[in-house]
Amino acid sequence: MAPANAAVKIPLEAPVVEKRVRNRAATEQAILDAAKRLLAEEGFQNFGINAVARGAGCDKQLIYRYYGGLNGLVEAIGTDLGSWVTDRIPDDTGGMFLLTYGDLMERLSMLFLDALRADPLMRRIVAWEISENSEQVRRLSEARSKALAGWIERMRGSLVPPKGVDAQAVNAMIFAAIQHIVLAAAVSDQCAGLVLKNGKDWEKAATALKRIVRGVYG
Amino acid sequence: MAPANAAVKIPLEAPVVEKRVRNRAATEQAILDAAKRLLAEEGFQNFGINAVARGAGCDKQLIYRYYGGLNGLVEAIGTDLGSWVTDRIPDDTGGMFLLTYGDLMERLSMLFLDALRADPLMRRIVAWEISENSEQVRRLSEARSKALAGWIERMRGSLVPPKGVDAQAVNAMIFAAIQHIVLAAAVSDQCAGLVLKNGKDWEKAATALKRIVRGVYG
DNA sequence: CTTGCTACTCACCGACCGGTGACAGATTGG
DNA sequence: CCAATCTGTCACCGGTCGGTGAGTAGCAAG
Repeated sequence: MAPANAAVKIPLEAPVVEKRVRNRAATEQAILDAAKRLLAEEGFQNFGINAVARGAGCDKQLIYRYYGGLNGLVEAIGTDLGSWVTDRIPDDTGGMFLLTYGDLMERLSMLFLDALRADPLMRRIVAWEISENSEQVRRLSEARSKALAGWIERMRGSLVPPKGVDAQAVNAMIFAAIQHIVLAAAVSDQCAGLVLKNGKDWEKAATALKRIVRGVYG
Repeated sequence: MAPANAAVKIPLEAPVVEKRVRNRAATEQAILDAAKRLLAEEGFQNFGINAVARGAGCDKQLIYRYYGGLNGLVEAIGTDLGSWVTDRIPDDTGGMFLLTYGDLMERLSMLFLDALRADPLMRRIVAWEISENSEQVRRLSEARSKALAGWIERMRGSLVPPKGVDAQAVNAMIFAAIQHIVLAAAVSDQCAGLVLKNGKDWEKAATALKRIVRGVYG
């Protein structure tokens, strides 16, 4: 509604809402940020055009114009995602010398576990991946797995898995375990009866994970 | 409104739609079946009063009357779920003698893997569990985990895990891995780069899983 | 100042959502 | 026979959704 005293042009009390500057780049960034924030905090369930526009404080029309709708916006998130691994997971070996494939996988497991625990957006995306198979989520999924595979390849160096072990299948199991346990814990602080609240609980989980890795790879 | 031609009582052309019999028990069952079918086939995303009523071929009002709304209906599903484990997973040892804890866990892993692969409803519920933390899903989750824990306890018999291994944590990891890999495969036929389409692919996954179990428990 | 472009907002659409109150027809008990 | 009850249907509510067409405010060039 227009103020009753429209004749008065001077903003008597400073209009608390700071004026939106006309700046396309900034607006695009605000939309993207809002989308990521919303997805990370609320999950994919209520992720939609209206909610993003509300979160970005602009009209949803701009999302259509700048990103071509929600699909394009999700794609933009996926592009951003490419830098996730390189941003959040160290690329070096933490000063350790990885002598064996077992050393490598143990370290990768720990790094991935911690990184996923620390990143709500990534968790939501993983949950999304296993709940739906739309075009949107496929794009995200692809970007994520590609980045992850590249990271692993980089870390692997020249180490090779021991003979007689289907490393790809085993590693898929290990990463699956990590993803599921982190997601379950994020939602309900437990997984399969195992409580996962404080750091001590997570220590136990990490130990179990290392034991599994070492059990297979020595 | 009363029909204008209320005097005409005879349905001239045979009413193709077969008359719904007035039968509360049958209707309740139809609603419950529709809910389970809908959840299994469409997932929790579009699971709602309207959709269930449509699927059951009755008015949504009846869901409110008979189940007290969607919450009550979900609770009824949860109750049904209690019999899931006992229905779908064999309680005996398949003619094998489980001599060691490793034998036991290997067998449990295989049974759980196959059972989950074969049950879309259960998969959807697991996906729901890690995507949301509403009251509804908590009830389902509780029913499921309780039934599962009971089954494991029953199968365990007097076997005890080896000393020095945090069996609870390790087993949580193993079950987490199974759940995640099955869910991922159900949606996209792969998990962490491992293709999971045909039986041969699953054989590899099962072998990897067994190797993990044996690596920990011998 | 006018013209034209860009950034942005607004009002509105049809569709579907969960939820509710009123009502119709069959069944049952007095 | 009437009245109460049970089973089921229907119309309607406010709200939110994704999507669109029209209009407004800032700004720069001529």
